[in-house]
Amino acid sequence: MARVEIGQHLGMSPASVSDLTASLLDEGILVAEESADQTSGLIRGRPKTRLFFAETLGSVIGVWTGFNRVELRLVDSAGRNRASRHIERPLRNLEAEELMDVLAQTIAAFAQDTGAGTVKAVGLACQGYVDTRDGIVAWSPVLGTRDLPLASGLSQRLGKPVLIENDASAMAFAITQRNADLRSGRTACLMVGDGVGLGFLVQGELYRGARFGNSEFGHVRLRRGGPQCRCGGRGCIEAYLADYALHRDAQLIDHRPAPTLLLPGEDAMGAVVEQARAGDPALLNLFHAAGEVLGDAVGILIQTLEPDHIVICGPGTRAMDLLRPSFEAALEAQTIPELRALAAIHVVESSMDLLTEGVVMQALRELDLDLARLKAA
Amino acid sequence: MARVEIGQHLGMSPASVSDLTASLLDEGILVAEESADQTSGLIRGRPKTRLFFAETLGSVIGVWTGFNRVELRLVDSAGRNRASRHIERPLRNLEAEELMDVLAQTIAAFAQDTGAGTVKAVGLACQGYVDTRDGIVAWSPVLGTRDLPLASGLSQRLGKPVLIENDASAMAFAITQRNADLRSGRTACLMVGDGVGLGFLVQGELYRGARFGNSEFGHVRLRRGGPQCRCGGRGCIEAYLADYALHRDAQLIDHRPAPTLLLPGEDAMGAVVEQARAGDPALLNLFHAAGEVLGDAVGILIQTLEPDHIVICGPGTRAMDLLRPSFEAALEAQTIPELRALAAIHVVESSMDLLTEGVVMQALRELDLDLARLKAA
DNA sequence: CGCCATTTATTCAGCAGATGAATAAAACAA
DNA sequence: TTGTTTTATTCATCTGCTGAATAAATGGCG
Repeated sequence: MARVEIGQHLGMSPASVSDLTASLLDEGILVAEESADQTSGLIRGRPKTRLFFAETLGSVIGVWTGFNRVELRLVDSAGRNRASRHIERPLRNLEAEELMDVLAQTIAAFAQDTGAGTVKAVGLACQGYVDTRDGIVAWSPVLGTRDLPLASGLSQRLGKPVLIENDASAMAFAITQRNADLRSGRTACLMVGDGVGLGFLVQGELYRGARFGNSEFGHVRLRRGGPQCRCGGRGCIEAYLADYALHRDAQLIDHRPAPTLLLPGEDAMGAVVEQARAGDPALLNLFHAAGEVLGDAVGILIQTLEPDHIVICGPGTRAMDLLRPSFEAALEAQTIPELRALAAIHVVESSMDLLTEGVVMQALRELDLDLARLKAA
Repeated sequence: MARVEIGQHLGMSPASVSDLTASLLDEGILVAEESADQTSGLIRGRPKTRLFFAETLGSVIGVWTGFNRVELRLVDSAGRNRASRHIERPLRNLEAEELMDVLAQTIAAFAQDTGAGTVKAVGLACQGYVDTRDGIVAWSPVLGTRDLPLASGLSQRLGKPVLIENDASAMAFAITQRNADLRSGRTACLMVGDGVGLGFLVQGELYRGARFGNSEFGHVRLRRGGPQCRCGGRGCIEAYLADYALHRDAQLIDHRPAPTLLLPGEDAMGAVVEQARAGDPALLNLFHAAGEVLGDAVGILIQTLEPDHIVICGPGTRAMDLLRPSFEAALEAQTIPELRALAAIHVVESSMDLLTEGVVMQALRELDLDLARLKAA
């Protein structure tokens, strides 16, 4: 990014930007690059010299832990993606210490194999009630234990600062970083997939509640006495919308034994969706009910947060066509038109790659590694 | 407040405060007062000279419009309450123009009768979806019309700046201004009475959503196919908890005709509560159901906003003893213990006086009348 | 009664960050 | 070559704030 643009972004004069960047260039934290490339024609005047973070300042590893999968990604200090890997490894039956050992080994092996150079920090995203500030996972459906001091545990084992974050929050952050429109005003990202998570951003900054953020919105109990949820409650949003719930209920319709798997794969979910699209009435009912719950959930979000943008993302969007009619009807029944008109609803296809990218960006931001510390550390 | 205290509050050095206040004292916006009074003993050192806003800079009128009542309050620039009045006057059957005429006349007469001197601004609070920024009431159960440009209408008639605000937001602001603890972190104030409104504050500042704030949280639909609500929907939080709903359902239990009044008086509500306290099982059921809804509502607030403080206020707290058992049970069923532990729940008795005070403070703040403009205008 | 301790308020030199104006630099166009 | 356009830097300056020193105003105490 050129100095003038930085100034516009930060609301500063170009003179100030020159001042500040000069010392960073001296120290080698930034590098200037003559921009040979130029897209659109009609460029006159002195060409802008773009400034980049140096690539040699070390890198950051982003990790996502799912039910039986760990995704890893290595990003260098210039923000370029260097390597990624995913490993099939169920974590949910491990004891706390063993869990952290396995995770630390997995991360260390990844760093070694990719010749990562100095890894400055690790960011890890997982489902559940994550206390980012204190680095504690209070409860997670993925990790069996309660009140797990995950950040300090990994930090000790790896000898690096570790930031942990709820996965929906990380995804929301990544999505808003990709789309400038979503960074102004308030954006609520509802991630539907393994579970249902929320990331809420105000002016591009993640909203932090008293401890966890509002990311486990999926455990709002919408229907008294509704279906069983992983959290132990009944009638949570998740218990209708999450992959495990849809898959479970689909099996029950077919009078098959209730599945023990808490995470049906993409194949299994695809099969359910296809069968519904083919017109299976019982399955259509299932998606109809799920769409209603989604509409109610979005309605509650609109009424409590009044966001300018609502993003529905995650693997669950694969069935958006089945959900949409009842989703829209339920939303309409919940909110007055003036209120509904405020929030633009976006459906965004988002991969797990995006998620690990998000947690890397969050780690850089939250751990104050942006500038001087990268050099010092 | 003394200069040293101002400095501590703003995180500035006393030197700076002296600097800044000097010019304001010159201009007569502030006045210094030798503090003769002193509460606790053991005062040594040079006594602090307290600074006040001058009383002569004009005043502000705060107004609350209820269903058949208008409350008015005159506050001088030093923040002292000068006069208040309440008038029985139903507004809900008036056309838009007539409504604004009546309100303007009422306010003007109040200003005249109290010898208010120069009234610099008017703040008005009412129920409903209030767009404070543009001064529009999109919908209100009190005022029949839709999309009423109330601020500009009154401003033209009175020749003064007018700020309009949702009444629950105004109440929330007043409550947090009275209690310093509630100004740090996030505070959600649920006002239960004529309706159910919400005011949410982050670091003492009212949260503003895309347009309305989240003040009409009472119209979140909790129970599909529940009782009728004033908004036209069914099963809203309000339709269980608001005075009109409790009163209506109590009448129906006794097989009396459904009441047409949308606002039972304090007498009528007191009678219902007393009857329930005396052990009437059907009425106890009513309050049991209302308490459950309150618990669900607070649970949703905790999961979406994750506040540090939750305040339950408004006339509805009169029946808190009847609501509490089912309230607490429902809240417990909704949230995991770690989450529930974060929010301290306060039940605050709050009068309508406090509300008009709140809207005056908001008017001063939002209309930038704090300092120089008061002198200039 | 006079002196000391204590707290509040003011003065003043100086610093840090940002700015506007002027200038230099680097390209393209004619 | 000269002019135009845009980017970047230099520099004097300004603003807001600060720490240290000082003045002011009181009570406590011998």
